[in-house]
Amino acid sequence: MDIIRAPRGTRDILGDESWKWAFVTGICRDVADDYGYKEIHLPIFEHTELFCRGVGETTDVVEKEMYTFEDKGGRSITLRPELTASMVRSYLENEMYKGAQPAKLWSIGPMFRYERPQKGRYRQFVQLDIEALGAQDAYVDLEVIDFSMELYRRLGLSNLQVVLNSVGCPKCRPVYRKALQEFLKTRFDELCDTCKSRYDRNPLRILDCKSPICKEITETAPEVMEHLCGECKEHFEQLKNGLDRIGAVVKIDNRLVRGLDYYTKTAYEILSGDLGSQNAVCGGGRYDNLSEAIGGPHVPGVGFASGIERVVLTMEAQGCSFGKEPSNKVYVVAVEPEVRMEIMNLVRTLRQNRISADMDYMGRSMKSQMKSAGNFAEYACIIGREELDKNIITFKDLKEGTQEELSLESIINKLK
RNA sequence: GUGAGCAUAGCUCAAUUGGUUAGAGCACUGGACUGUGGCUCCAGAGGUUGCGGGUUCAAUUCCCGUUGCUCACCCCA
Repeated sequence: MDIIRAPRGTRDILGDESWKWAFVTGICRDVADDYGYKEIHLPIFEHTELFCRGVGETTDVVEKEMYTFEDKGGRSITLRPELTASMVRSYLENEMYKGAQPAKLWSIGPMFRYERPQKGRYRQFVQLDIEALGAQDAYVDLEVIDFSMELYRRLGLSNLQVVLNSVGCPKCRPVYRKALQEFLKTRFDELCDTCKSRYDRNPLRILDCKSPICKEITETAPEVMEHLCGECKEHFEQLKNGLDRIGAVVKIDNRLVRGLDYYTKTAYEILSGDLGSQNAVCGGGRYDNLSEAIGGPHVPGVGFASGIERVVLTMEAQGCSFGKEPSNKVYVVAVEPEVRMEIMNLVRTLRQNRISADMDYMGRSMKSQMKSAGNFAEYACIIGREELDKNIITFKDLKEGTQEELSLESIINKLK
């Protein structure tokens, strides 16, 4: 009999790992609170159009990675491949622009992309996403980048690299785009096949190509920086100086081009040296024309998304602490099977007093029960006929190996 | 979508140029210890060797197919 397995690229996070996730998401929540971001819950599926228009028709995500289906009402629905478009949609739909600006929002949950799985890449994966909507100020970009760095600092991560670039705006990007196409024209035939198709659709991505020929060709290509308009240049300078002032070590990389169309001005990534080739723990930037792309008014925004799987992988690789693994405080042991109802009652009483307690349900020997106690708990409460007659409980400290006879009340007081 | 490697007990791995009953450690269960875990010893349970086909007297081993996993390309979190 063949068992039905989890679909390719998905996985179960079991008890030996889920507590680590609880630790990481708890820190995410703390940092969001400290930075003044409010949590929102968003739908896991949206109208397909939101992503086509928001993320960009020519992006890989939209072209070949979306889980799209028709629902029973004939609507085209897509499992969200990212969160920014949904965030902006929610901002517009709920008229958050009428409230205090910027609206600072965060959310965490599963995303879906149809890709070949590999280390740090899954078809269902969890992202933390934070967005500040409604402000153009470069200091908001600074706050967002600082947020991500503070998050990783609190998680204990090291060996990270922050990479920063500006990709311009609707005013200056077309100029640069043209200059780049002009430059590449003469050696078009030498470009790799994918870059040939990028030439018209998204020439900036050619800068990011890893093929040696394209790398060589683009070596002397015109730089984005030289083509930024005054506003973008000033924005970038202000952010750079701000990062400098907070002591952030940042590598400027003019070849950093995000794969999603909506980015303007700031683009950044944080890379981990302890992952495989999927080495970005976080990516983000500014997207001042995303709102208009999905039919809204002009709303500037900036944010980042961080992959929790990659964060956990990096933390494990670096031996970071995940706090304390939860375990039972008390394991209650029945000496004779006849007293099992009494220990059941004791377990209930302990639990009702907020003391985590457990017992054996397999009818096993006392020795085995003690073994479980040693594995799963700090203390054992041992009850047999003797204890019932004397109305006491044998209370054993499993770490010290010492034991004493105590009343129920004193045990509760001791453990509370 | 392309390429490479791997698939044996719950987990980590053995098994001679193809050879007869597929082993070990950890974990699990019971016992030595008839009311006490960790250390030690003994025993037990646990497998259609991913699946399907082929070659052979004989396949965990060789060949083909298939599925899955892993890593890389691509792209990104």
